[in-house]
Amino acid sequence: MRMGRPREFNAETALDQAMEVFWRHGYEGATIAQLTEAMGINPPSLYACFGNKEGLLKAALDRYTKLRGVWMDEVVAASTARDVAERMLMGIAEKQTDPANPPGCLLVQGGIACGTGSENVPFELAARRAQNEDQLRDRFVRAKADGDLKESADPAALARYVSAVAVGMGVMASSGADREALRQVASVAVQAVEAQSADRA
Amino acid sequence: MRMGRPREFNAETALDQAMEVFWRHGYEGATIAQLTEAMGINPPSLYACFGNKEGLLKAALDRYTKLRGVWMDEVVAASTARDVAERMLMGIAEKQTDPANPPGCLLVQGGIACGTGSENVPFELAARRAQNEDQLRDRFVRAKADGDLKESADPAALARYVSAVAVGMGVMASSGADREALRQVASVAVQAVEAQSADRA
DNA sequence: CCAGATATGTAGTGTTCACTACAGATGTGG
DNA sequence: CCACATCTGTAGTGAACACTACATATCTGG
Repeated sequence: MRMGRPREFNAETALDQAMEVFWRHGYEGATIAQLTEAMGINPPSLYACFGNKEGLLKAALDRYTKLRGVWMDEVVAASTARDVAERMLMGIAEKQTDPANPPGCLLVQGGIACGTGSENVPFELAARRAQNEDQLRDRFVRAKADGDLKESADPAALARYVSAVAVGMGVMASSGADREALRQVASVAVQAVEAQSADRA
Repeated sequence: MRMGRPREFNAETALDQAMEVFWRHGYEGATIAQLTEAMGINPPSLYACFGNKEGLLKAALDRYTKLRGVWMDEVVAASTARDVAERMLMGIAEKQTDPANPPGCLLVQGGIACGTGSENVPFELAARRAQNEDQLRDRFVRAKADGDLKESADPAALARYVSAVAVGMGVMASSGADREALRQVASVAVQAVEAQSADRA
């Protein structure tokens, strides 16, 4: 099988750069010119590798969720529902104000509302957020089975709640909230999960 | 003083239509063509009246926050911090899934991330969200003075928290969450405020 | 009824956008 | 070394964008 000329850039490294541009400017706000410059390639290379702008976004999202997936696994490994919530929300306070990345969360910054021709981008992002929520829900179902959560607790509602707080924190971070402010939000938010937790024996 | 030809459209009615377009598509996603069609006017009328696209957004935001301000006044009129939070978050569950409006909140949908040339739009929206947060904080300061909130409670943190949950609910609503899902989130969220409330005498 | 002022509709403007044609470069299999 | 396949850089493409020039229409004050 003929191989042709090998590509001169590393796809994952380029994706990391593209991810940052989408993260900072959103899907619609990011231009191909910005993306190619950040990636260090020219438009034909981008299109040959990722298809089109939306394909590039999806590839960037895949990479983002893959990296986040490792962290989420650590989150749900906490021993109680309360600790899961705390680990997640406190971790988000750190990550979303990490100067190494743009503020906020790519799954929010990517695009909440889009114009004609990009209507499915918000849905794409929502689907990825829903994955996190599902993972949380599964963990809370187990917490309830363990007697860690009260009998009256609704694992799905709790997961939706934690997910909603996470999104809200992301928006706050992107509009300039500092780490301490996010920690305060996380701290208050955890108390709602605590209120659903069974009393310690 | 010479008056000239009177304008043939009602500015507030036109603004309501523009508001809906921004709400549904975001600032960058909304095009002048969509806006003028929804407003029932031609571009020159839009520019003569509102200056430019960003001026139109600000006018629409003014109208939005004015309408919301009336409702926020009712929210903070609740008798306890807990009831303020409940009234606000349950009200948001209703409003953000009201079929009369696009889902979610204009202050979020308008634009979380924007491209070059519109960088200040997200800040403009954040400033308006901060106004709500300030109003909540003032109310919670009073609640603490009243002995309604615990001595250990941080009114600013609580306000930030409720504000963050509100934003998160807005994002969820815009990505298809139904009213019941939002009510569940609100219900859980209120419990964190309850945990900060003083025990009833 | 006239002069000045403002609004309107038509029909554009230049710019920027996502995307690509094409020619040359660089690899592999025979 | 040759045929072929794939990548790369240059230099565009048409379309969509925010915005506007201009002629015309409709008002007020005198």
